[in-house]
Amino acid sequence: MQIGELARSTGVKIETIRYYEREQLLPVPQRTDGNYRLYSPRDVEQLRFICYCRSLDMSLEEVRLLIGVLDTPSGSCLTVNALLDEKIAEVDARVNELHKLQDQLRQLRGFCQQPDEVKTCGILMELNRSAGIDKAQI
Amino acid sequence: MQIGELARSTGVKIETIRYYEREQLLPVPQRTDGNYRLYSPRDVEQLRFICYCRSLDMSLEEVRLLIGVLDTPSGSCLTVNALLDEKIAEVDARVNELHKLQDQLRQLRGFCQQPDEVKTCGILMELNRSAGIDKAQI
DNA sequence: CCTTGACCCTGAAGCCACTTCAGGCTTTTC
DNA sequence: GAAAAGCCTGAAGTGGCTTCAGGGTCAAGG
Ligand SMILES: [Zn+2]
Ligand SMILES: [Zn+2]
Ligand SMILES: [Zn+2]
Ligand SMILES: [Zn+2]
Repeated sequence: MQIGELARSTGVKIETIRYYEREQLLPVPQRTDGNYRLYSPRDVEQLRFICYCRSLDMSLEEVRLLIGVLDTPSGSCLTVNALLDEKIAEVDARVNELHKLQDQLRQLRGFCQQPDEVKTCGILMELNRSAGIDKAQI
Repeated sequence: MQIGELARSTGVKIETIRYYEREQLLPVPQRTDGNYRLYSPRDVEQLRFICYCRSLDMSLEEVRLLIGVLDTPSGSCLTVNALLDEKIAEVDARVNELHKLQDQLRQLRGFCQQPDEVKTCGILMELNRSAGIDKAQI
């Protein structure tokens, strides 16, 4: 299977596949006589694994770590648990941040119902005011 | 006021301030005889405005746009409203994504209560299985 | 007067996870 | 035999900074 077929069957762009190879997330593939990369079903699985981990918001560094762990089946999975706990905490924190942000943005949006002139726009006035308040707090 | 004081009074790093200047988010400041940057209280306000917009998750490009709007006080604030609406939609979408991610991560974490060997770890088995399922779906 | 240290300067490179580009080779198809 | 589709490499660009190398400026202390 050539790189194009691997790309089609995983939804990963060709350039990204080459990038993962450079970054040592995918093994160095065989080559044809014409120097084209050749992939096996095993490589498809590994690429899917990477994608799934990425969809769980893991960094490539973290995926690399997981792949390393998988390569030593008799080791302990402590690091995996730690990684997940850290991820969960990160995502929870980010969700809390975004909830606050939602409130702020909606409130701000409420300051201008009908578009008006810039100099009297409630949004812009509020943006300036809030920047000033932050100043006072520091 | 020199750049160090501006940095202290806003909590923005010196390098970031110079970066904002390069990116035309802050006006080119005056200089002392020794070529040190000199800032006015107006600059402090502008920097705070930038920070506040950044805290609302706006990109520097968007902040640049807002600053541009502020500089033409007799114009309409339509673009400001549009920008905010887009931001709100973006944040809402991201929150929904992260909620799903939270569920997935917690479920995954549940597959390994006590650390065991890599080859029997529920987390790793589930990671591999899910990557395969995603495959089947495509 | 000279040195120390705090402060400041510039331009370039590094970070992540890719994407895009320039320029060229291989294979398939008409 | 020529076009089109597919593949190759290495380098540079993205955003929003941060870090680094290699300096210059200025006030205080000895
Ligand atoms: Zn919620
Ligand atoms: Zn308005
Ligand atoms: Zn939920
Ligand atoms: Zn386990």
